Amino acid sequence: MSNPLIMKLGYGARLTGDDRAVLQDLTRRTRRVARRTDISPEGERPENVHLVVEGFACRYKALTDGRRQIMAFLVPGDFCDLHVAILGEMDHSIGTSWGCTIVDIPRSAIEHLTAHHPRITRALWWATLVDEGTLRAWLVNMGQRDADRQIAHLVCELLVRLRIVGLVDEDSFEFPMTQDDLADTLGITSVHVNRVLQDLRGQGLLEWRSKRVRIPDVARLIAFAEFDPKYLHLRRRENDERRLSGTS
Amino acid sequence: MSNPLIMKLGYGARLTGDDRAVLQDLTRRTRRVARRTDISPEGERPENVHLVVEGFACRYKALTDGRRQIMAFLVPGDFCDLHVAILGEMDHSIGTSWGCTIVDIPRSAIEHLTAHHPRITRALWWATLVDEGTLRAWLVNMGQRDADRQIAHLVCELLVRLRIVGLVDEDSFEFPMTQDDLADTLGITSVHVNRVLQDLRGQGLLEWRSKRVRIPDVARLIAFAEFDPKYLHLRRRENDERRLSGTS
DNA sequence: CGCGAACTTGATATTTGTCAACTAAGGTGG
DNA sequence: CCACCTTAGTTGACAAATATCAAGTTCGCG
Repeated sequence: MSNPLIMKLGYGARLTGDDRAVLQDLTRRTRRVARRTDISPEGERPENVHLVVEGFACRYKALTDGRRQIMAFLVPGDFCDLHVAILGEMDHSIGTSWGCTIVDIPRSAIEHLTAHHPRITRALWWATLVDEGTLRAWLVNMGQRDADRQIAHLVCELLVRLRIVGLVDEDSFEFPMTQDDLADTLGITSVHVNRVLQDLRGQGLLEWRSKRVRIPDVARLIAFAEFDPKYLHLRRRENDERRLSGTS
Repeated sequence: MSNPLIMKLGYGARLTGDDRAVLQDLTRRTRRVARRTDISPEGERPENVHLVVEGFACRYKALTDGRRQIMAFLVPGDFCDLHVAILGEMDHSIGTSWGCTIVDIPRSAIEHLTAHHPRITRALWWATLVDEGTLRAWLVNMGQRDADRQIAHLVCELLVRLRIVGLVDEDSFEFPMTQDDLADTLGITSVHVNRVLQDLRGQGLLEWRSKRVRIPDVARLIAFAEFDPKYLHLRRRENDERRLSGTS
């Protein structure tokens, strides 16, 4: 079983075999989204809910003068816009950097879930609240850390989030973003990103080449970044001994 | 009627007289919280949900070395921790700066609401999602704006949020925070806050003296801050012609 | 193999931080 | 009502982080 949604939600609630089957069924029809394409643009009233199953998408706000702030990375297993329906219009956009594969889920299907599958509903709640916690962690990151630790912190977060959906291989993971994207994420310049990255590589904290990030010493990076995964609220699962620091 | 919760939720959903009565009943027993006091500290599993009815509280994360990032201002009508129960432990704290008055609401009361009052439930959903949108707006603020516009943007936001709960008087509102608090909110130094504030005063954009912010020319401040209140998702209400720019 | 996108570099400017001292304001006890 | 005391706000000199601009260089892909 390599369905990232099921893998992830298992960390938020205890799901039964039936729950898993329902979720599996939900994520059958995938669709490819090209690079630099909006999945859900600002101003729209989305008809479907979007789920990432492969690749990265990001939540971003475009300012009038071309500046852009990325507010979330959406990785496999993440919903892009589970609840915007209640608010009406999107007040920001969801788009891709290098492209990804998603599933379009009609709102009615979500409503059916919340009406008939309490454990799944609870897991979706959990996922929403974890997203909000992640947003808060990003705010702390931007407000309180220098660029080097910001990058380190972000990488630690991705390491955990991708590990739970099975996308971390030994000490590395795919990271299909540009330095410009990272700059727009951290609120700094891509020139500065570049320099800090070289510095981090020099310190042996992380390497990032050809869309793959490698972390030679995870414990050291975590210490450097002052990273504490508590905000991701991962339920400890039985027969899961490698949550954070073990090998895959 | 001056119940801030009812005033606010009216902007998120259409409430009936009965709904209002239920909410009024919910907010009867208030409690005073002293200044610099935690309402809900990190690590706790809160038994009650907390609602601010007077004064300001703030959501913040304390780092190990004494730094602190404020992640939200909680003003009258705002819930502090409506949904944390699902996550278990608080991963941040809620505390006061100058003290405020709150209501403790047992979780069972909220559960009763969601089971029996669909319009209120929807309004609570709305409030939660607006909180998240506000968080995103703060991230954009920190990432993309210099300190002067950051402060201006924050003031514009407060102007709107406080106006809907009836706490804006002409061109001013009470703002019971210190420059240190503002610094921890924007991720800058209180020295810098002080200097930027003087500059803003010099430009005639805003004044802040003895816990009260005054805005001589709202339209000018909005333009300066590039403020767009869309992210607050206020439903337009009939007989409400003064949403943003009018006088009270 | 060539082309465009992404990345890298250097020189310099701007914003923001640090430190340390000082002033002003508000509250409390004598 | 004043003296005191604490907290908040202000200032100056200087340092560090980050931005800007403009010109390369490398990389990945067709």
